[in-house]
Amino acid sequence: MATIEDVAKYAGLSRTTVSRVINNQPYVCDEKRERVFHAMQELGYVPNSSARRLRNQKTETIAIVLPRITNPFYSKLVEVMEKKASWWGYQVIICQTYHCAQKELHYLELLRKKQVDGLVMVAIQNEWTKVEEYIHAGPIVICNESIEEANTVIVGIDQQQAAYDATVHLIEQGCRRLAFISGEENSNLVQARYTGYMKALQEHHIPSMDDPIFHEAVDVESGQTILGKVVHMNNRIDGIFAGCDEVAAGIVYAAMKQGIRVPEDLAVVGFHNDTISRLMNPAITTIEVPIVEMAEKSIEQLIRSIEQPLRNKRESYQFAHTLLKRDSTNKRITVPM
Amino acid sequence: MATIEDVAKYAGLSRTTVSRVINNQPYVCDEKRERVFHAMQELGYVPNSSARRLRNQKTETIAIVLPRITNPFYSKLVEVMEKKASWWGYQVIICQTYHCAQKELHYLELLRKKQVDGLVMVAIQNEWTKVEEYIHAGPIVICNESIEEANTVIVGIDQQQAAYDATVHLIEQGCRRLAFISGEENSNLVQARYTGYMKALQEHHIPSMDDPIFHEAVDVESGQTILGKVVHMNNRIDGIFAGCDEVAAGIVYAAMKQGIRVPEDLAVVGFHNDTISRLMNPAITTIEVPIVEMAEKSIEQLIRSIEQPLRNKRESYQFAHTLLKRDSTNKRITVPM
DNA sequence: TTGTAAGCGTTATCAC
DNA sequence: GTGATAACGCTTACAA
Repeated sequence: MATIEDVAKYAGLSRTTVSRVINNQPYVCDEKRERVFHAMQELGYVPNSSARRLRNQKTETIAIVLPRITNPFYSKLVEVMEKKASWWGYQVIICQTYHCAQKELHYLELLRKKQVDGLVMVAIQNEWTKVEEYIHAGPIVICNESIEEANTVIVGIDQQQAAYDATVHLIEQGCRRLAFISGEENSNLVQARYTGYMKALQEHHIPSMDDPIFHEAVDVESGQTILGKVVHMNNRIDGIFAGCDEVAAGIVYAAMKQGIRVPEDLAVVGFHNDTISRLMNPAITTIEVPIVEMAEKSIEQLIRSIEQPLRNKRESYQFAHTLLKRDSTNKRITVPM
Repeated sequence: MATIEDVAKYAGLSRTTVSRVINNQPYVCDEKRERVFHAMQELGYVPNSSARRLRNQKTETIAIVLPRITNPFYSKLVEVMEKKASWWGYQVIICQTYHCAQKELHYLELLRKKQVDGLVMVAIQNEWTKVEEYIHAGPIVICNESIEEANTVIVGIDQQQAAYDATVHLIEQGCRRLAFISGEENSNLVQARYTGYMKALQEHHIPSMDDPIFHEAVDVESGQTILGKVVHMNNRIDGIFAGCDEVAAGIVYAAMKQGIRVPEDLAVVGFHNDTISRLMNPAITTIEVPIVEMAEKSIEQLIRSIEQPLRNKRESYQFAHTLLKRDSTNKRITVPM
């Protein structure tokens, strides 16, 4: 591989001049500039990224930390984030934690190793205090999580309100024996939603059918499994708030298989408005989240923090969600074919 | 940020000794090793990745080039690849081309800039000859594409055979007016499948209903759109081979909406066995692809090529696919509730 | 066993 | 305008 030195020699000039041309700085006469271009062409020269990173103390790379990329919600966030980051000239490293705190810390180390200039956390596995320690190693943006005490940029929606809205909707549809189904019992995200859910229940004087088994649901399969358990409970549940559309879809699918009618016997609300919620039959009522806006804002703010490091100040961007009412909760009207 | 120099000074030792401890090499007595550990602890030292990369001429990073991460097939591939790569201590950069050849070249440059040690291409947008030029800058593994002339590692299934199997199945179910629907008309992948599709048609003396509009289908929406067009064609199509399950799902969904019965009026086969194909009602017949095996093999081979650079030799790993027969093609039996 | 010093490929500073 | 030269932080001959 040709180095800047080789180019300089070939062109009969100094490394400095070549460097100036590469970074198209002024103070190089046209003739020499041309000679440099020619030499670069001839030698097939490409600036070495590692050397640049070392010299400039900048990697132009960011990391996105998330549970698993196959969850459509995360994958959509990543799609938009990568696009945006790429537009700004940044590479994106993807970091799957599989909900493992240890793995998350491993990826956070990227910041201390200076392997990335900053990172976005979509979901958080560790105590915030643990994560916070990394913030002095580089900017961290939190996307879609609710950490009250985080002194950093935090982008998301009002999770509590969203869960409240969904739950009230279930109640208005006539549901009286509700269940709250989610992943990651102790995450802040789930806590916030649970608070909203309970608030709705209390306001309507409805007891919760909540149960520990309902806290491990992260995909279609777990949705199916949970429906199996729900069926065997004494007090037949008639309304479910699910933490994501995959789980909701699994529930609806399994319900139909078992002859449990949705929404007549069981109404279901999901979260995120993933494609699947729209395509299921019946279509699943869900909370629409402004993914594109959230993703873009996250990247925008992360890059701003990278390029002009200043504060460690909380900065919160909250976007609006929407309850999309579909057939999986529509007890009033017969589902049209 | 503390450097190795700082640690050395603090411990009253040389950079060399510290380096030895960091890379746990021999020839450091326990006492000094301990002193180094202590100093590192005390100063919160973390080795600088950029410096290491420059010195070692190695990045321990790979790139995955694909169209869009939101396609569940790609996202599943990436999930497994990242997991495997991470296990080997490699970071993964994700590169979305959006089917744009220019963007692909931009990402291939990562190899020449030495920003990654190697890359996996899932789908290819440029002429192979164009891509081939990058191969001397670092190893490239091709996953799920069929490039006959590629002298590199290539992992996949027999696309032609898979399309053939799917088409024969449609014909056996009684379909006589078939259509082939795919993205990327001129990709090698689509060409291979089309060959298999046509082979099945010819063997059964059936003319193709093929049409140019059927070559832009990459997601659910395009599937829906295409169904709209199919409906208005003179010669009513009764069987569709779709290049991926998203498109198939869009078609099935739109068909049901319009009162076209699947499979009675229109049978549909998809590709990849994505979750959605299983959850749709009717469930969609599809080609199951051994994603995990393909992804793992790709990473395995890429890392092998990185760690012991040798040949530019073609090396092909072909896995078995399976036709999963489901209700979207089951014309014989009434769909059970 | 330990340390000295060279060098990985850049870019910024400063002198000419 | 142009070019030495000194870093950036690390590893590895080679010496001691």
